[in-house]
Amino acid sequence: MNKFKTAIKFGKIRVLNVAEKPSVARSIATVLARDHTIEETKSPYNKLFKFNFKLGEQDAEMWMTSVTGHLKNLKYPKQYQKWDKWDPLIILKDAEIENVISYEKRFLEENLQRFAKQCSQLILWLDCDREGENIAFEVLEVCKATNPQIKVHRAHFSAVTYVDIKKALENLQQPDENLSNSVLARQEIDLRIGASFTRFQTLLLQQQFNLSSIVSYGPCQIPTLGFVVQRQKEIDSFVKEKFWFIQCVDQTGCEYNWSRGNIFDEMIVLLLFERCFTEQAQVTDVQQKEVQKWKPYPLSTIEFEKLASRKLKVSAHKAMDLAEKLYNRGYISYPRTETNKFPPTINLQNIIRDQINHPVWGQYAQNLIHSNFDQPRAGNKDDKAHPPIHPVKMMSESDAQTTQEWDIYQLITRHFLACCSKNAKGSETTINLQVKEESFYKQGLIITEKNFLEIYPYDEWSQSSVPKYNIGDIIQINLKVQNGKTSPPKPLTEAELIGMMDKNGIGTDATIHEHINTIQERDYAIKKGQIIKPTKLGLALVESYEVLGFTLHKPHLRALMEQRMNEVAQGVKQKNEIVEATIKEMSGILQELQQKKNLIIQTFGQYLEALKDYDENNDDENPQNREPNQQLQQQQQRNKPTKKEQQQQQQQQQQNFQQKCNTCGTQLVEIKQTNGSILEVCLQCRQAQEKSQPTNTSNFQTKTFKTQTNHNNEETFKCNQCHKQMKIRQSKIKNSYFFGCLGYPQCNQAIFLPDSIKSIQRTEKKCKKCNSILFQTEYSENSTLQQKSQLLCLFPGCSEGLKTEWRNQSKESQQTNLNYSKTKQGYIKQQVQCKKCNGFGHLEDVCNNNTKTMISLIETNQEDKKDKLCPSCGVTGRHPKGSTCPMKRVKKKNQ
DNA sequence: GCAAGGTC
Repeated sequence: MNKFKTAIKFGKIRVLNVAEKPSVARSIATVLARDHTIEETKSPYNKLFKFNFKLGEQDAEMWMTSVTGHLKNLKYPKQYQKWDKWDPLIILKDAEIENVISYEKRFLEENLQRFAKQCSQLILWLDCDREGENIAFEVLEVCKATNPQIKVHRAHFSAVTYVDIKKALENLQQPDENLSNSVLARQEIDLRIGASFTRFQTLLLQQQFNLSSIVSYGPCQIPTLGFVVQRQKEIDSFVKEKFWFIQCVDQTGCEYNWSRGNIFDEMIVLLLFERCFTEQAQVTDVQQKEVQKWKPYPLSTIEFEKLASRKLKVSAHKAMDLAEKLYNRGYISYPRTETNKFPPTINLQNIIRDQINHPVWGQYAQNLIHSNFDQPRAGNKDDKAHPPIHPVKMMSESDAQTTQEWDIYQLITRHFLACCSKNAKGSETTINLQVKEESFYKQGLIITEKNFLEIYPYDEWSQSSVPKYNIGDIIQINLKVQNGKTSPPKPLTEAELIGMMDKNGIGTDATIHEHINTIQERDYAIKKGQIIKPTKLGLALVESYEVLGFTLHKPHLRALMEQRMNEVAQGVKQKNEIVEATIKEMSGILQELQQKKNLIIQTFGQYLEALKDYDENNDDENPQNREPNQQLQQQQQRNKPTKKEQQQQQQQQQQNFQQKCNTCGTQLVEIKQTNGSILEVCLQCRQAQEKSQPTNTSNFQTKTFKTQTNHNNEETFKCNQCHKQMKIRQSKIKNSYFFGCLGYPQCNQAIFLPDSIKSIQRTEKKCKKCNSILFQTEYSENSTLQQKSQLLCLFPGCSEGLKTEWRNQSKESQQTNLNYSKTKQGYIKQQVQCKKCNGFGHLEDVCNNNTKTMISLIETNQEDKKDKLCPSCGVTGRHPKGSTCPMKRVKKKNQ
């Protein structure tokens, strides 16, 4: 209040207060004096509020009025308006620009002039952001021109509440010219670049290709289009890849996730499957914990637009239009806000109380008031000007002018009530299964308290149940190798696009929807439902930039602009410095474009021709099902600068997978062993060699897992422990059959077949899947199998053979009869283990170290981690795009 | 006829 002490001797002073918009002027007047008077002005929306107020010791007559955003607008003088008369380069760097009060704002200028004459003090209540600071200077310039004596003050407020406004009056400051200059710089750069590039593009392309619309360039609209085109190209160029995984379903039908996730190499998965195949699993961990689903953050404009688009299927542009109408009719707070936390001074209880008689959520609001209220979460964004969007007056469905308006009001109010509610609570159970050396997990969720979810249908929390198991339980499982295909990226939704723009600083909360609208008006993009796709014009434009090596469609130019604006705002650089630097850079680009104009016409023409049927073909309702655009692919292919380079790249990428089997030509897979050496394995022939050894046929035969050609009548397949043949044998104890290794007693490997097999005979037929010998099997009468005779592949790991109930067990176990009982639990507990290599199924006296298992899951050194094996799961190859190795999760948990 | 940023 000290600022007004000097005026005391003059008695009552008159103070002109100016806000950025009529609503703020009204709110401040209401907050400071309920008994204010209202006078009309020449501008119908901008009233003049009058009231008396004591500024400290000083009696003041307060005049409170408003503008509507900027008063001034930058423009080129009339002589530059003829496009074909001026070189765009002159428009960009030489033409002068004037900053003038536009015709439609003339009444506001008149108001300010008239009021300023009659006041001795001016308090600027513009929004507390860069643009607000610039508008403050526009206002003070008008006022000072009329009344040079007027004393200027800047009020900083973070919410229009009594506490905040009072505090602002007690801490009046001077407007910040640096902030304002940063806006002037942005305005000039945007106009110069926008006008010059738009003129250049339009004049060059319009006539040549008979285009009716303007081919505009803007530093926000074109990066927006860039995002849309980028997604379309990702979809069009996507090549599906097959992946494999082990499916584990337990006795209750519950399906578990394999800890390794999906793997892109079938044989790797088959090997892992072969190694872990069994019908039992041990429950190694059951964890139950309380979890919460967080209620939403208070609603900012960006989130509001995304929600409206996603959940109500109302476009961001339309949603903002409806929100502004609701705001103007007094139903909701100001809808253009970056803020996602409520100021501490706002009375949330009162806002809830306004809703307690609502026919739909009145009861819920009452419960909040009485007992369930919970302080909203505080986001990390604050524009210091507006609170999050919230209802300010109750509206029932019948009050709404349209269904969409009702939907929007519901969304805002339900969101607000959800913010004031408690988080939802639930109980999450995680079951971990160990199946030999593979682990699987399953998570289940039970919601215990819905809380905010009761009022908030825009969020989901789905429940899923899991069986009740205890640690140590042995359960029956069914393992299968399953496969799937990677899917292309989904078409870009408007909500996603808003998120991308927000993240990259393209546009502001108040303009993002406008840029999305602009690219549609310019015929660069088209929206169907919530999906936004580029048109052929948009594609051709962006592709031309790309092919010619320009990055005009990328977001970094805007980011650089933002960085430079900050430098001016902080006073580190002068406005003219950054304008000149930016214009100089853009002049270079424009000159290059001008020099390459024939190439631009040629490239643009090629794309338009290649895409001539694109817009028509693009007319499907379900874009997800659309096949990749061949025209675009072909054109992209044609424009790939060096085909050779591409091939070299591919070769480089395949470098690690280039070694091929000398016998069958199949690509080899690398397997890291416990002793650190690397085996190159042919997954077709089941042959392996040490990597360091030269690749020749004789060496390659040194270690063989299995051979496909069996000439001896007794041969079946090779032992995966010692590589000698396995032979059908009959157990003397149980009268059942098993495959025994010819290397016995040095090798005790054995594969036991189900008791129900009463006879088994080798045939000359081969399995279509794994090329192993097939066996004719006969089953006893008490077998549960309906078919009593089957031709089967019994090679461990081949899914054909797994339809039977064979069991793989060490001969050692059988001989000592420790575990040859029907109690399957016994097998697991008493499995023999080699002390030398820790492998199962053989003892150390026959261990040859490198055949412990076919895949060794061990830590790799840094170099290997980079290119060869996944460091988490040890598997050569890749996990699906965008996903990390799921083994990481398991490892982390176990730590 | 051109930009982007305020605003009704």
